[in-house]
Amino acid sequence: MDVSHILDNLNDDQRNAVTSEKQHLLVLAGAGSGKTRVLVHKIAWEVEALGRNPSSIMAVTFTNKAANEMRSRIEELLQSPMLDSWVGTFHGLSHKLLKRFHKEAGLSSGFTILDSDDQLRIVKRISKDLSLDEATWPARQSQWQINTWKDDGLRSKDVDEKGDFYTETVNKIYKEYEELCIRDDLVDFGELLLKSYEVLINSPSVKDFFQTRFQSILIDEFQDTNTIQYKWLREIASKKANVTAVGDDDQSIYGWRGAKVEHVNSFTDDYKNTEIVRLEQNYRSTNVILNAANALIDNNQDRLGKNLWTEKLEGEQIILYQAYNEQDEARFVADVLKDWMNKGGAYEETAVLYRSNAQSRALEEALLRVSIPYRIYGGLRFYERLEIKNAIAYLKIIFNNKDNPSFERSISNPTRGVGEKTLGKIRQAAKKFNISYIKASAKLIDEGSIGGRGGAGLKDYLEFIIGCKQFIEDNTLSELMELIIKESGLYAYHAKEAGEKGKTRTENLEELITATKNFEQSIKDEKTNVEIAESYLDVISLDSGDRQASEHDDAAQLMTMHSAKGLEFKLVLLTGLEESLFPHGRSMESASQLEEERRLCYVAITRAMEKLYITHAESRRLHGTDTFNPPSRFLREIPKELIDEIRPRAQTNIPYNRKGFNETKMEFEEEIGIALGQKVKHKKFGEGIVLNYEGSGDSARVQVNFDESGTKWLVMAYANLEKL
DNA sequence: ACCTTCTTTCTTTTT
DNA sequence: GAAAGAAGGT
Repeated sequence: MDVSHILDNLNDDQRNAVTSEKQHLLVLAGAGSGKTRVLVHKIAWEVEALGRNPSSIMAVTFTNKAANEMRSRIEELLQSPMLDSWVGTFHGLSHKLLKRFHKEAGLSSGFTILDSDDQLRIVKRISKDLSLDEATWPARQSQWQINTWKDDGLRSKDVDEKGDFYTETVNKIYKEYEELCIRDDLVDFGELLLKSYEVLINSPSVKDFFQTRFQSILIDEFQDTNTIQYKWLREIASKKANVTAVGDDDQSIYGWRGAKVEHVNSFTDDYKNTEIVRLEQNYRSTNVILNAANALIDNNQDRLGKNLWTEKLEGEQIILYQAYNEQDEARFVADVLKDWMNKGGAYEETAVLYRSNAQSRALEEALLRVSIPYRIYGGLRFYERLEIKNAIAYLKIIFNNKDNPSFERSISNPTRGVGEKTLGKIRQAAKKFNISYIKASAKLIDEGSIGGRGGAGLKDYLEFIIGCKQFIEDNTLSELMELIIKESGLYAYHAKEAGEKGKTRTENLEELITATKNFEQSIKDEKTNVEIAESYLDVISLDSGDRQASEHDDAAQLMTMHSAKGLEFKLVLLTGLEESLFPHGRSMESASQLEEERRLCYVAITRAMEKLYITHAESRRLHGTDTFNPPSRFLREIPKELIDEIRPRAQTNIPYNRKGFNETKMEFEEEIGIALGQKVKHKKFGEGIVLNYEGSGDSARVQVNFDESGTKWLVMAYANLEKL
């Protein structure tokens, strides 16, 4: 077979990686060096040149998005569908393993996957039952600790308490939580990995199944693997299997959630006979941008070492703008974007990046003001929204009697007179007879031990669920979804919520019906309605959908630096480069955390293809107070000759960082004659108090909080304010 | 069950 | 300063 098309259009290093004949391969792939390309072509190479069956190849990623993209790119290259292939996320593949070998895992075939919300609620309940005070034992923290233990492969019995009171107490919660999960057939995200790892360890036949089947295993974003994922991989791969790990130690930005870069180092120890290939040619950015990134990351100590280079042009200088405050910064961002557009660019080629989500607000306001379309990443994803979770809870309880978390959620949304008291009785009975909540409630109703409002509500609820179970036999999933939303009272319940909220919620519920319709249509094989519904639940349990709030055809992208990883834009604006914001104040205590911040900065810089802007503000309103932070240390780590510094109008002749913010304020007061807190009167708006001001000369503006009409920005030259 | 008031927290996020 | 969560009252 002619396989040259797989190797064409690859550079030497990429080709070496794809055709490597050593047993194992470690690809250190710099930003923009064609990492996914190598992975995709390597799989195609194994299929076409080595004649392997696609089903003998496993490819692991971290996100569903990455998995889907990889799959479709492979299929495109091979011109054939990847049937029965194990291309997916760590969690998705673990889920598949556990479903297949649920008996070995001690689970029933239809076990429930717990999302972090459900998990938190359970941890809260347990803390309460253990009479732990919420203030000293925040459920969130206990949940985080439990997940950290699971990510490290530790069961409650494995935790070393060291006589430490904190550890002892949280481990008590962990133990209860473990027991509850076993009793109720619940599996959280960390558990998917931990449990499947244990199955591999304890059941030779399962291990044999995987080790015989998979000749080749490839892992993407290897620097992001945590302990349990690495252990899992060690068990899946037989001694004879080929293991390929692709990653970039310089782009490790998830240490705070358990990822261990060290796995990149230990790989060559654990997998002897490994070829290491470095991909250093960058196809994305100009020289200026790459040089800045290289210089910055050079300040980190523990690196495997890599220097990106490009054949691209030198490119334009990085523009550094020192803003007066965050609003000035936002206005500058808007100006730059407008300018990009006016010079023939498209908004969708641009991105505005920031360290924390709170920074997005000022930016949004500025973009809104000058009508620049934008798309913001952040906030809740579709299946994480309250109204959606409520509706899905019904679907889940219909198909799985044992799903207690979904029972609790659906019985109380909408409220139907079944409150904490009745629920307590149900929980008690369920525990006593070792049955599910729904069975326990049916039992209690039959016995007549629940009367009044609670009893009536419960009865209606149970009848509704039974009705739904019959309904799905002869109707489709989307019809059932519609029935649930309309007939359970959920739609009316959310519709009566105040203002915009009610409207968006009901719109989302409508959208959910559409989503189920689309899902039905995407199913090609012969399946019963019940099977379709069950596979729908499987898919959404591990994929919560899109993170975008507003859609727009041509829009500037606003997102955190973390979420920008893996993306690229012609124009990038990096905002808020101030000490304690970025690097973040909480990351400045330890050297390793600081290095992670620097890697984040490296990731952010390397998103830019053509033009990079960096901004920082002298003053910024954070948590309700003005903060004055010096420019980020990362700015000093970028060579001066790559930067072109421009300053705001307000202080054109003030030397960089020589004059503090307070002096600038004084200047304003002298020039305009208005101080903070000054009472003023406006012809139309009445009396108010000066909150803020900015700019100078004709563009000077003040922010006034008017007693009658609220807060407004006014241009001094036109406002005609009268001092009181 | 719902509404109001007080208190707390404020990094990043996938599954 | 705002949002979310808890506590307390009706």
